[in-house]
Amino acid sequence: MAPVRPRLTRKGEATRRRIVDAAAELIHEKGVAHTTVEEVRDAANASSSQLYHYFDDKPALVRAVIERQADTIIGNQERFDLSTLDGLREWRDFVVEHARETDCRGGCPIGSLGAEVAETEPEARTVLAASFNRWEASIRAGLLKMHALGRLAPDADPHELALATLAALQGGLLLAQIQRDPEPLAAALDAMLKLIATLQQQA
Amino acid sequence: MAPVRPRLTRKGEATRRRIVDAAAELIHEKGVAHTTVEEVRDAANASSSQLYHYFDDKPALVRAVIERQADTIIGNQERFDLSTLDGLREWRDFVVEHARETDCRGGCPIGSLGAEVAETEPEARTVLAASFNRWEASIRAGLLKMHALGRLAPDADPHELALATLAALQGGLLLAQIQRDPEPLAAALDAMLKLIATLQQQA
DNA sequence: AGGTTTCTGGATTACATGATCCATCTTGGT
DNA sequence: ACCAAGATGGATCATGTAATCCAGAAACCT
Repeated sequence: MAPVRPRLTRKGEATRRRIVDAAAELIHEKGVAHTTVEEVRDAANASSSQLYHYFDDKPALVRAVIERQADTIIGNQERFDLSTLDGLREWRDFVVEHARETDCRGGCPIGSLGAEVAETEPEARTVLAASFNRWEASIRAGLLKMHALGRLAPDADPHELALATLAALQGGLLLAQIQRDPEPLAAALDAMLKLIATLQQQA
Repeated sequence: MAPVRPRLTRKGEATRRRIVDAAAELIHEKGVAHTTVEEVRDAANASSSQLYHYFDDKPALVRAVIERQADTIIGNQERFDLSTLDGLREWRDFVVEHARETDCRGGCPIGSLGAEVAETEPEARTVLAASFNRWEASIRAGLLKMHALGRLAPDADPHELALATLAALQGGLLLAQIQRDPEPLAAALDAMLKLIATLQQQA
């Protein structure tokens, strides 16, 4: 696939990034369908030809946005040490606080796109699937470490727990977005933390 | 609000229902943005004037679809007795099996719409919020009964647990839809069931 | 410096799609 | 039987919006 990626000049790279950044923000605010390429073009201070010079079409731009957002999210995530209960709690507080600050608008920058593109854009769905796999792996890493250190019950399955935690986060963000209230998000994450606490054991 | 709902004749009601049903199916398959009123019109064997006779505009139709889907979902849900661990497990199996049968396509009939309309259609968001409140109340009812019967630890909070369970379901469905694999859904629900089992106590 | 590639501006096109209109038919009440 | 309200058909309109095109400027390489 991706045959000969034309190399970008310094200026070109900057323009491309400006476009992706503008698109990411707009899409997070209003969703893919309600974000027009015209809006992206204006917000990025670019022209139509620039946009279509760097991206084949709108779906290609959306895929670039997904990857960009996934990088950001996972980067933020990895500032926390998810191999301890305290670290998990800090992460939970961070996520809930962030939701509160933004009045729960937009939901998850990539999760919100999921339902919108999954059934109509196979390629975007694939990019999303890969992104969520990376994300889950990042959470799992913490739990695996916890497990290896003997702080987690031997029969606990870090993969399953990580998947469930990510699902709780996604569902919590979605409900919070719809209710405009962080309570469901807090409840979902607290439930997972309680379960993990239950599986904790002193070394 | 809703000033003088024009009364519908038997035939009119049937047409209206045909339109909502067709719209519900198409929207579940492809999302709101990718479902055109023309498609709905054809799938329902109706004409444009019929569609706009029963609904002010597309958003109004979408709101009707949300309410219809919420009724269906909650109706299905209430065939299970969520006041026992066995009943919860049956419900879990039903949901996971249904996802498997449909190859995880479409996700949740109302959850998938959430991200798509929440930021752009305040009225639809309100309808969704009310629907999820009803849904949560339905789950909570089971847990409250469990609690009242003394089968749940006194310090357990049925409201928080119900919210977390609904979030786990939504997040699980979303991840399953994106991955085309029911595993995340199963993991999310199993985690909640394990937590609830932990909070169980013999009478 | 020359030539090739990359980048940019902006006008223009093509079309999908939500919505309207009006004439006509059907239904239901009294 | 009659009339008002409701229901229907289908053509038509209006416009938002993705995508194209070409001319020309800037950047890069040797």
